[in-house]
Amino acid sequence: MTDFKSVSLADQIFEKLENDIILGVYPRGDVLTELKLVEQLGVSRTPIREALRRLEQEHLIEDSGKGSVVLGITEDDLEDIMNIRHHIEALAAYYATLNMTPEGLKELAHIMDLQDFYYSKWDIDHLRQADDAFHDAICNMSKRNVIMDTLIPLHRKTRRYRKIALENKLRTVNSLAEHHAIFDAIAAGNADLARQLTATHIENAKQHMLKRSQDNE
Amino acid sequence: MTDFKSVSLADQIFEKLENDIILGVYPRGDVLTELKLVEQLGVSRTPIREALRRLEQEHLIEDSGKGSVVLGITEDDLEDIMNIRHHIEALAAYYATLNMTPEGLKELAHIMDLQDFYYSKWDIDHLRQADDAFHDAICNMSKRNVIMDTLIPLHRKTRRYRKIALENKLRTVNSLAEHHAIFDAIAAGNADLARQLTATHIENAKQHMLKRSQDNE
DNA sequence: ATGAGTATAATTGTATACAATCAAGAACGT
DNA sequence: ACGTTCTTGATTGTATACAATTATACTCAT
Repeated sequence: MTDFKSVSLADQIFEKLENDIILGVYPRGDVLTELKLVEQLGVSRTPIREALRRLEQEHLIEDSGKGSVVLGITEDDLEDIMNIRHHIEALAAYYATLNMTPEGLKELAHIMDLQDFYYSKWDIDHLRQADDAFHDAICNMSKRNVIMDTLIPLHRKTRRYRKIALENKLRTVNSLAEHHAIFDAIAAGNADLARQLTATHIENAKQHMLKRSQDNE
Repeated sequence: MTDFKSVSLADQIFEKLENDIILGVYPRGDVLTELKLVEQLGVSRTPIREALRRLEQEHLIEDSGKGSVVLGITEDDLEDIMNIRHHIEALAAYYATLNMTPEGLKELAHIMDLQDFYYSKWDIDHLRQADDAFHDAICNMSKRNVIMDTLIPLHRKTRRYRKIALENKLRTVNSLAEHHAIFDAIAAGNADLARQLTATHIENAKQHMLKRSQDNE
């Protein structure tokens, strides 16, 4: 369970920087230079370069020839991400239903219980974790590599907005109900219904996020 | 036009290795070690490491702790890729229509002419290039970053199969006709039609690829 | 002959050293 | 005072050096 496979410095730095960029610690337009990060993080350029290149590949930063400028997630990006999730996560739910195993179903059922539990305690942080777990689980249970590779970075990129969304009680109630409907469809082996419900769920989440995002401008 | 922006060794190596993996020069299961690549390519480990990490992020290779094992594109991957393109490229066509400019339309019209020209000469290699250009152009003209970031790697990953597909004259005729219909919809400013035609086009391409791919097993 | 233990070689992770480029600013001549 | 040129500093690209880990093979004792 708790595997301490010594994670490389480069991995740690990538995760830290990715998180900071997504959460807005480094705002759009900021310039990150390798030397400054060397000073701030106390490691050599090598792992920092590696992390920067990975961020570049995810288009969270952009090489300007003179430092890496932070791009972050724009309003348009968020809309695109949710449009893509709308289609691909529905596909993931479809395959997850087809490839579901008894163990997988049990695991998913447990995640449902967790969501209900943390909702009843109104523990937002854990609720968001359980929400992550639900979406990631369906994604992984699709057992389709390209779908997983496409969706997982998009999940990470919406972390900030999903947390904001969960602070709205009405949306959270609806979201949980939608999750339960999706779970029931998967449990019943109805792949087409699972796909359709997931598409609707993501569409609802998108509408809510975009509205909130515009309010926050 | 011809910009000689000294492309880094790391970029060159990434492109070479990506191409070799996609085209099957390095078959699935092969192990790439940094030292062997140093000898083969005559550069130091630094740019090689960078290229390997990028390949890893695109899930074309996997770190096994002792060398990177080649994953390549499986049959399932191809199906996923085409399913995703089916939805996202349709979205790209939709946005491309909305954001179309006179210059963009002229450029796209030129690409149409090229496709017709190379088809008439039955010049497969250039036809494939023009085919690439058509799909990439629509993708870029959507002006939607996340859509572009999602689609472009998927385009590259299907290069091999698209070339195979183009060797079939009947499919090529149909494909060209579908491209023209999409172009007409875009030129007419009918975004919904462009989306729908693109979805159909990718679906047809998928069916053809999967059939051919299974024949080749 | 076999098994334990150790040495060795292969491989990656990290740090540092060196080279090249580019921009900004200083110095110099007119 | 202004423009030109040279220098210097900042930054990245590449190479190499060093450390740590792991697997393999070899030696030696029984």
